[in-house]
Amino acid sequence: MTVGDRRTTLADVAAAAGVSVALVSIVMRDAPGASAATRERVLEVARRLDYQPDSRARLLRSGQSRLLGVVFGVQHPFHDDLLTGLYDAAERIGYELTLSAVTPRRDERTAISGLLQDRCAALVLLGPQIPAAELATLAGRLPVVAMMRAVRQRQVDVVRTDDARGMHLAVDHLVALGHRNIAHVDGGRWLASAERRQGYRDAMRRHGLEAYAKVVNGGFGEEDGARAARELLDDPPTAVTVFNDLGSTGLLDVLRRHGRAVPGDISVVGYDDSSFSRLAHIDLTTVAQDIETMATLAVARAVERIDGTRVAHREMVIPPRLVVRGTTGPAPA
Amino acid sequence: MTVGDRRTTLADVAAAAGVSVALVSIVMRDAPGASAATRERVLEVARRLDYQPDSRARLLRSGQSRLLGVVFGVQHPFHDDLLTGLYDAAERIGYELTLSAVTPRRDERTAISGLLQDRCAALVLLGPQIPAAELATLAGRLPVVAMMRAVRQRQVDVVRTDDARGMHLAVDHLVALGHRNIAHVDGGRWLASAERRQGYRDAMRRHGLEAYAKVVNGGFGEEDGARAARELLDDPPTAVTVFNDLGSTGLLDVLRRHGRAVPGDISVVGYDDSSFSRLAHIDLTTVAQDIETMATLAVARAVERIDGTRVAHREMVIPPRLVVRGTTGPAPA
DNA sequence: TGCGGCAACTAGAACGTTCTAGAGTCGGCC
DNA sequence: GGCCGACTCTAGAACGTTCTAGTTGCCGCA
Repeated sequence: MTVGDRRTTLADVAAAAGVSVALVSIVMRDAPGASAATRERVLEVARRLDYQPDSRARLLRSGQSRLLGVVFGVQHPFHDDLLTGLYDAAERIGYELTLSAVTPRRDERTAISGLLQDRCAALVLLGPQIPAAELATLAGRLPVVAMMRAVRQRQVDVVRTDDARGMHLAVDHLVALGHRNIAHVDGGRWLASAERRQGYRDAMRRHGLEAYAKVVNGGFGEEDGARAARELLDDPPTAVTVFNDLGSTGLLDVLRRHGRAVPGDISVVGYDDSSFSRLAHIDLTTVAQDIETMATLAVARAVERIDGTRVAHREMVIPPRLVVRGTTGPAPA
Repeated sequence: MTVGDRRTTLADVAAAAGVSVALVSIVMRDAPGASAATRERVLEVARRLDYQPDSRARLLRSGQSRLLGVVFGVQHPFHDDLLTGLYDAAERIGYELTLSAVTPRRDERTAISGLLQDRCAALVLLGPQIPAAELATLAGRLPVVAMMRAVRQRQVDVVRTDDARGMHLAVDHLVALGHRNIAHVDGGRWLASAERRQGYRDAMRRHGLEAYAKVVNGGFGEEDGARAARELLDDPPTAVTVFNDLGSTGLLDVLRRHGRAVPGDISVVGYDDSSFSRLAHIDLTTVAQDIETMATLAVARAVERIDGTRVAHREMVIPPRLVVRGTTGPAPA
């Protein structure tokens, strides 16, 4: 009740149960070395005193912390889904997660340094923006897994989506619907932009449509998509693939305001399967990353590194899948 | 480089600098008791050895952890915004934040228990769903601040939005546009639902429109809004206030699919100012909670409790504001 | 000369765990 | 009867900090 009153410790439980501190520790950890009878009794006392282990002391002593640090971005709805997957994977394997967020006013370096002080055993970074060299240095200190970003340095493990393949899926889908004049709005200087753009180009070539290939400058945000849409309206294609869902919504809005029917006149494919893309209102056909698999692999990889079997660097590239919704349809005759 | 190599500790720095561990500690904490010269020298060595303080050991020893535990929900885009504000507020006041997420498969109790083990000094819960009695018990162990939820128990501090007032703003806005036949789609069993519903009723009465007051069963999700819309189409009002933004989008979609123009035929007001409500495509008029103020107050309150001045229980109710966008317009003639 | 006081520094005990090493106790087997 | 092994349990040292209570050395002042 009083704010100042100390928390109950192993020593308190030990005293109340009339045994040694070490024994209580054994019982709490579910380690061998205690009789069933005492085990029962100690647990009872612990429950009565409302004992909660002190993870700081625990980790401090036992050296290896079963603790994974995760850096995520608050403005990324997609990261929330990933967190869910990471929690699942970590729990299955007996690890804890500790989170550190990147916000508009809290940068990645700050987020990472917080985790370092918490002495987590490894870092999982969601779409890190810091230079690859910096990632490499970091990886010299503890295992680092980068998600959704390609990193060449061999110290850093990578789990990401096969973005080229994602664009192939999108283009294949559109071609199957009879489209030939398919444009692409790219992500500008954003990280995965180059690979998606290249994937689009390859896909077009594979279908013998390089003559129609057309890339418009875009970006990360909704307004970037809107700008690209205005540019496209001069000589509109029958279909557009967009760097991400956010850009797609901007594009969709401008198209519709200019009287173009979607998908009647123009079909649109986004990227990410963001939660809002599922809204009935937007109902966007989009490329979905396999969140569950990615999360599982990232955690597994981090743990392998922690366990110290000197594993080879590996980049894990996960195939995405296409989610067909209401913004794509047959090409106009 | 090798995975197993220990991290550098105070002792390492002390040895390298030729001083005692205690002195290095003093320097690192920026505490008085070291000459400028040694201070400089020690810092230099620390930097060279890439020393990072071990927050676990630090907190373990110094008892009071300047650490606030925050429980948030991943499926709530609104919580992300709040996190941003909380980080800002905590940093201003010299506290750290440690996050624990509630996911579809990780419940609130698990999230909270994780934070308890981390021995944070206080808990900030975003829209907690657990029973009030449980919150009260928890508050017996450490300061607890509940956000966006009314709690009667006096041990628990509360920071929330004046939801009744939010509904007044919405109704006032619609009435000023000439609407009289204004319906409300509520949040079903969701927490803040009752207060918003009551706020709507009061506002209607205040305008002498109780004859038009009509509450339709809704819920938290998009499909709940869609269902409510279908129900409303039998005898459509000229305006609707909805429990939250998600429900609004479902409602909007059904209305438009049935050929109703928004805001031409029907105006719609949401609640939350979710990030997607700002999308040009949705462009929803909505009630925005004052995130920055709420975050600042929550952190301040937690710290007051920690600092132990036995403060009186206080419920802080923050006025929201109306964000007028494109889904509201003059009532049809 | 002696002493008080201050600034700079240090030794060693905490904090709450886990872990290693060993001390009892008991039953069984030669 | 003595010894071994298995099973319980315990004492005490870690872990990397912070904090308390010093110990120096030096200056100024009576």
